[in-house]
Amino acid sequence: MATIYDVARAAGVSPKTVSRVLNGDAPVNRETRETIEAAIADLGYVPSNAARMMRSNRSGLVGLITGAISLSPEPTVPAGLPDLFIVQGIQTAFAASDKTLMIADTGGHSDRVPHLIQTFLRHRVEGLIYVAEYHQRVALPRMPKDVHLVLANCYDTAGTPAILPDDRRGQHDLVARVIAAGHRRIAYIGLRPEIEAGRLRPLGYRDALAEARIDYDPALVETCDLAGRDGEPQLLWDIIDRMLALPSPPTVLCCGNDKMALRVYGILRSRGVKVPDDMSVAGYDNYRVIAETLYPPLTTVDLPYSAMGVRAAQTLMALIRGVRPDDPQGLPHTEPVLVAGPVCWRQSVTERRSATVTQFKSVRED
Amino acid sequence: MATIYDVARAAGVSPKTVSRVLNGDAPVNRETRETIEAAIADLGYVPSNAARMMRSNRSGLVGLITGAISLSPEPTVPAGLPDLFIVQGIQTAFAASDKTLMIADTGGHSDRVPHLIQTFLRHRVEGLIYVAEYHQRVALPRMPKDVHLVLANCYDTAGTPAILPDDRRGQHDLVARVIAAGHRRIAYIGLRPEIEAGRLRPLGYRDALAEARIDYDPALVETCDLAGRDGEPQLLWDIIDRMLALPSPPTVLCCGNDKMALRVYGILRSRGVKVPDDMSVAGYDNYRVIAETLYPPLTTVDLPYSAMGVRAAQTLMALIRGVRPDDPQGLPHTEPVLVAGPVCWRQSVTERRSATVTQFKSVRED
DNA sequence: CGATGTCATGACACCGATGTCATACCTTGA
DNA sequence: TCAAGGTATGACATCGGTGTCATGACATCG
Repeated sequence: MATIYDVARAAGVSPKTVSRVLNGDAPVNRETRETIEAAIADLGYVPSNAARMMRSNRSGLVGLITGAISLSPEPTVPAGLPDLFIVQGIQTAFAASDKTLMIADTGGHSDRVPHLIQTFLRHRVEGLIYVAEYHQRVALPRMPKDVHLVLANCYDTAGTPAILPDDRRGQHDLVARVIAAGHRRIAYIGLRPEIEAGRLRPLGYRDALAEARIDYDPALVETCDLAGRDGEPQLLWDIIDRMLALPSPPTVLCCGNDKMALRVYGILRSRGVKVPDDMSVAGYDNYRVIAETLYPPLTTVDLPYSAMGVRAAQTLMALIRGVRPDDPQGLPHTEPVLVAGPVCWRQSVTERRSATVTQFKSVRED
Repeated sequence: MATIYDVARAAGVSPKTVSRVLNGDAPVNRETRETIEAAIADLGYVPSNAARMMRSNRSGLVGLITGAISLSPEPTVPAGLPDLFIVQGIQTAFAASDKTLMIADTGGHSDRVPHLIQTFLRHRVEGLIYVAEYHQRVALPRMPKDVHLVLANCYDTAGTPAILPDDRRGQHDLVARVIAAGHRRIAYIGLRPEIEAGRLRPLGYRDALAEARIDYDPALVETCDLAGRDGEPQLLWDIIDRMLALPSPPTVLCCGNDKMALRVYGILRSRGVKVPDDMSVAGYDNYRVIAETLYPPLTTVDLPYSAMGVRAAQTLMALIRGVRPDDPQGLPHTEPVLVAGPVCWRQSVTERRSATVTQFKSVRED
């Protein structure tokens, strides 16, 4: 590979002048510049980032770690959308910047994380983003103080900046919209409460009921662990049969996520219950392969993974640029940033009366 | 960030001795080593890859580019499984090696590719993998001859090493297995022929029919473009209604991919046709969120994206290690490596008689 | 006319590692 | 006793860029 000296020799100038052409940081005579540019093109010269970094001490690199550092005791199964969408959002944001993104995957082995961090540090990354598979709490090893860290889809107790989905508000918005469509008997089949989504989304459901002064009916609320291999689908059958048999059955089933809604479609059809005429169904995640392909298309809430990724990237870039004038040591326990996604209203929930809410904002963040 | 000189000073030795401890390339007295290791831990010293690379001239970096460099005229929509699974496979393979993977995404703008390659070259990557969204032909700018290139999920006309899914064989294996289950009237609803999968999979279907001496019936073969926004689903209804009305209707519908199979489930149920008792259904891709969540679970063919990623990574590592003794200029137009995935036999296809084939190999490659 | 300023360029040191070579000490064997 | 060989360490140059400073040629101004 050609060096700056080769270019200098070919152009009959000093390496420093070539450097000036490359960086445009000092005036260079037009003819000289053209000679040098010709030599660069001729030799196929590409400057070495390593050599450049030696002096400037700025790598322009940012690290990204994906994988599972769950603090939960049992081996967990991701609840919804692949976290790779977060990664895509992060990539998008950095593609528009002058930073280069390095990605490493733990492959599910959280004990590899220190090694990955070490590798990133050798490359002198200016910042690091950790992306979790699903909304959860994590604990990461301490970082050198000159490397910034941002958590995406997870948080810790040390007050590291974190970007999280606003599960509670998302579920609230969906149920509020369902209520606005005229529904009153609204069932909720949630995910297991060990994961954050299973804990927060039911709260949003209750928020919306309370706002509309609809009594909370425990008979309409269930939990179903989709992770279970074979036994659990049967449980879902039982739950739905029980709800259908209620004296006053629900008119809509809100599911913990889209995957569950997909199963519910099958169960309802097998029972001869038509969606949405006999029973409305809603999901969560906006897992588009499911939500848009199902018939009828599924009403759901967008889990704004891509937007969260963008937000995480922006947060990190702000930290790198040094938006932290005071506070020399220890961050002031920043509150997590909650990102809410829009309700995706499709045909799986009936409008029992003309909705009072005509339109929802399409994208919204906190 | 501490340097090797800081460590040397703290340990009272020369930088070179610290270097020897770090690399273990020369004997160092036990006490000296322990002093140095203590100093390293104390200062939190991490060696700089940039400085190391300056002398060794080996970066240990590998680049990966994802995105859309389609040669097809219209803006294409990915047909099946997200290509990110290929990326995961590549990551897995490199995680087990001593190389560090740098990932860049074009974000769908193929004109960004030269810039991304330039960035990688500045970092002196030892090799590069290009991953396409779906099986297609691409054209990449020429690389410097000391940087190796491998194509995954795509190929070019320059004979660059390529890793491709064996769509023809995969479809053949599925249909052969369906025939072994006792089916004779096998319908095929393919993807549009502009994409490779839409061209190759029907060939595999015909291969399997020919092997079993079953006549090819054009009435059982259709094409349906899933990419179409609203008009196309109606087309799928029409296709299925027509097939159901045939004098001798099919006993199984083989779909171009799992997403189409998901729609077919809904259509069949709406027509009162039970899956699989009245009609069997098969897909392609093994898009697990769909195939495993549907009821009944979907019989399909695994699109071995992860395995292809691993294979691509291995190919690149072999090239880097220099498995190319002769041939100074221009590769000898290597044939693409075809990777076939296993048939995933689930409950959506009935066994009309005890299958003659008892078991298929679970993973297979060419 | 001499002082000052701008433009264009080069000499040289330096960033943080490692390769090469030299050196000093200690063992071992003829 | 001295050569030969292994062990342990350091001095120094080097990789490919860039920051600092110096220099020479002109132009401008008081």
